[in-house]
Amino acid sequence: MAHWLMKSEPEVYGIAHLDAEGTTLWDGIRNYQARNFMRSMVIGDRAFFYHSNATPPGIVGLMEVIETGLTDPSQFDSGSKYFDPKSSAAAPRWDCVRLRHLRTFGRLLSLEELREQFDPDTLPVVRRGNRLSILPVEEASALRIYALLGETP
DNA sequence: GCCAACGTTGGC
DNA sequence: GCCAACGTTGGC
Repeated sequence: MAHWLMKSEPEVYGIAHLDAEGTTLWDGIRNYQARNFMRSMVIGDRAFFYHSNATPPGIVGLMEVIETGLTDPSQFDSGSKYFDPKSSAAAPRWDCVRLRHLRTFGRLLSLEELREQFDPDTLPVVRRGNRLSILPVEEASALRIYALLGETP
């Protein structure tokens, strides 16, 4: 069981939305590196929900991967901002996973605090200028994140 | 294949 | 609003 970190802007889709819905399709990923991370996800993996473009930005909750290898439907939707004219049903470029809400943490673990605790080699999200919306989290780092939050893994 | 221009993400 | 980082695009 691996850990990941997945970013979303709270005003667009935050942990409260996921909590209300229970599960969600993590669609709209249009970066090959992030897509490839999603492709390596396995059912049962966990992902920290990270609020980006927030004040302050940080980790707010925990999700579980419940379905993998799904085709991202928004790539075919000409009305969507995620429409990709180079994509076809025969050769889709983008896929996604389904996630389930596991926990909303009692507090936000801010990027500032993460920067105090980790360097970019052990937790890439703290790297200045980092833009990747999906990142792997090493097991040791994941355990430390739980500990900092006073949560049980 | 190189590389400059451009676009996007996201912190501050 | 600015800027760092960096992926993508297109001319050559």
